[in-house]
Amino acid sequence: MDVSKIFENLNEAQRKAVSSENASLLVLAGAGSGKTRVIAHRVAWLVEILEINPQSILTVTFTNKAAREMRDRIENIVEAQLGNFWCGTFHGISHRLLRRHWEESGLRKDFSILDSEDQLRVIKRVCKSMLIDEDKWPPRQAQWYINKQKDEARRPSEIDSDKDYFNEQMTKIYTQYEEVCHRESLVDFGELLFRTLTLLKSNPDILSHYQRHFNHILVDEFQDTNEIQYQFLKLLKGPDGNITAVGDDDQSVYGWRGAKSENLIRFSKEFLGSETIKLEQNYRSSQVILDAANTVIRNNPSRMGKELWTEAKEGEAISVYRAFNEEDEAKYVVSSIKSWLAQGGSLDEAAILYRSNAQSRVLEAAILREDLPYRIYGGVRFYERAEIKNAMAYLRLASGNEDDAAFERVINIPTRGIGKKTLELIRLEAKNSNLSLWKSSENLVDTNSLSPKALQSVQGFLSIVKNLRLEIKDLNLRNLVDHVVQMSGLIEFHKKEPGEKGRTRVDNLEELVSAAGEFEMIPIEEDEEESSPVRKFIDHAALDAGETQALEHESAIQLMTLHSSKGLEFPLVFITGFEEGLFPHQRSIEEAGQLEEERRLCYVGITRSMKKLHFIHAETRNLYGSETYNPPSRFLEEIPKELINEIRAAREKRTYQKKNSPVNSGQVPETDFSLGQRVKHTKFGEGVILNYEGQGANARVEVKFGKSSSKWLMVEFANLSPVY
DNA sequence: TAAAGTGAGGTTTTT
DNA sequence: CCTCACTTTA
Repeated sequence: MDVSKIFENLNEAQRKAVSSENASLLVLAGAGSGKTRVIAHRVAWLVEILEINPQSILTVTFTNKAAREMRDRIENIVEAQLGNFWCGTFHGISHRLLRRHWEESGLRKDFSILDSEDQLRVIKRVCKSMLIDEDKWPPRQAQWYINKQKDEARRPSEIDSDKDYFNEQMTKIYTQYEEVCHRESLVDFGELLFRTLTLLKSNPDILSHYQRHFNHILVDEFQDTNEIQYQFLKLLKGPDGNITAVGDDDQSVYGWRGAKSENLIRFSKEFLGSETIKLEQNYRSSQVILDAANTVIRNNPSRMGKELWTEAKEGEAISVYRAFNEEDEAKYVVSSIKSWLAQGGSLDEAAILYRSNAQSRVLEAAILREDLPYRIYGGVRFYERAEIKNAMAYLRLASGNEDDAAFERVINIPTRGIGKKTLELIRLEAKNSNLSLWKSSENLVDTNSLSPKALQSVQGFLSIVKNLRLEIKDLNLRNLVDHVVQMSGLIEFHKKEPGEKGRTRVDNLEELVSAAGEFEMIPIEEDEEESSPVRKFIDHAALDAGETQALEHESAIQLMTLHSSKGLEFPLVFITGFEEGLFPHQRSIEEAGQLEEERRLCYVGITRSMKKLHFIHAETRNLYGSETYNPPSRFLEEIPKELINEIRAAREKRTYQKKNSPVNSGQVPETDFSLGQRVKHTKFGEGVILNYEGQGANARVEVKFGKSSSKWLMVEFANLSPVY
């Protein structure tokens, strides 16, 4: 492979970044300037030109999806499989190191990962055992506090807890929580990183091994790193390593969860002899859009300074629509998308962005009324679904782990008559004998210390898991998971559930079985960790919660928050709810220093657009039940007037629809439907009518379909058929 | 043990 | 106003 192949289609600055020989390289890359591309090509450069073993390159991304895409991209450039090439999230990488060095990390070999939900459950348990008033000290707050401390690499002993009562109380919970995690060998997300950092710090031989091993470190989205991640990178690079950090201070929108974009500046100061390369040529948007983005972001003080430019032509003016209300806003968006289609555009080119998820409902309804397909980002991910987590809990127990969290989760699912009392007995026994809940329940059964009914139920549960444990040796992963969902009775349980809900859950469980099958097919690379496939699958589920919904192949409108739009691009973009109080959000207006981040979010939103951008703000908006009147977003004034084409609505006669009549019961007037009736929709499948408004040709019904929340449909257009 | 009732809270989200 | 988590009730 020669240089030209790797340099192909790269501009001057990109080439410089790809081939830099500086040991500490900072690439400040504006939106749409090809930053991911630079990382991919730089790895290719290292492998092909400098002939560095892919094994000694570590590439860090923020999401698993980004990691997969990165690997694919690189493999495409070098036209080879990279095999044992470390490319993953901070958490994934830390996890891998901890599995290898569990002993030095003070963990049990079979330590489990807690996702946020599991973590909250443990914290609740801790609070309960400490007899803490949960109204005064909400477990959620404690969780937030603990995570914050871990993100900053602080143990309870390192917190100055005399400062105030709050700190004192939180630190107490943190201390207890740590104890429980230690006893049960549980590791939450923050702990994965923290423990790895400690591992490296306190084991010089391990540290120097990895410092030598990872000759080159590359980090994407560096503005999103938090304190502990920064420390981890600095430590791992060591005195002789090489590091490339790519990021954009103007796109730092996760400050609220601990990301420190100052790390970019810190990098250039603390990493000796670092070189900074700016990527300012944008390949995505029209000049008009870039001008808007540039002028808006210029209002932020303390930037590292970057100005996007493009060779693209001017482009279409930005449309600003002043809607009457949120309903009108939605109508405008939908009709604009329809004219986009009429002009030959496609649905998946259109993205509707909003500041908060709650805004999606009205938009969804409007899209549905026109029967257009859409995909909405956000919501419960696959491995976070209750039924999936239940199945995984059984799998955890079946894998021989005496995981208390898993035990508590499923001992009474499906319901087998084990209630609070029995569980209390088991907990007490566990506390007294200092054993796991699993062992304790075995003891109670053996010593006949339970009521006959409870005894039978607990025995039933234990024997289900024991049987699964026996099978584990003879079955492959797919069949094991299949047995888990069958033998546990989960499938049967959800089959009995009424309506679409149960049906969906059964579907999901079946999908879990095939996911296990596919997981097994992934070739195991360099398997020195000697984990079993079951273990790996469990960890995979904890570290990568999967997609929100199975991807549909149909071309669809994309709906998402501004935050989740980061990194994506669309020819047609709508930024909705562009109002004071919504965007910038009220809380950011009130809290000092939060406006800059909102403005960066605005910058992110604008720069998602390639061709056409619409801003919509509404004169009145229904919020929390009452009508609000929000002035247009202050960011609107920051966009030069000459870039804007104001669309003022021809005042259409507003028909105030009667709100749901006080008592909606029985028949939907002048239609063939009634409340509670099961109906079938060609796209959404089967559902139940929950509510209605209007009558006859104007009637709309609220239908609850399986996975998604309920939808409002016009009876006239929805083409619903009754199900009997 | 599921269904109905109550009450707080309502920005953004990945791992 | 709507949703969710949690509690009370038949």
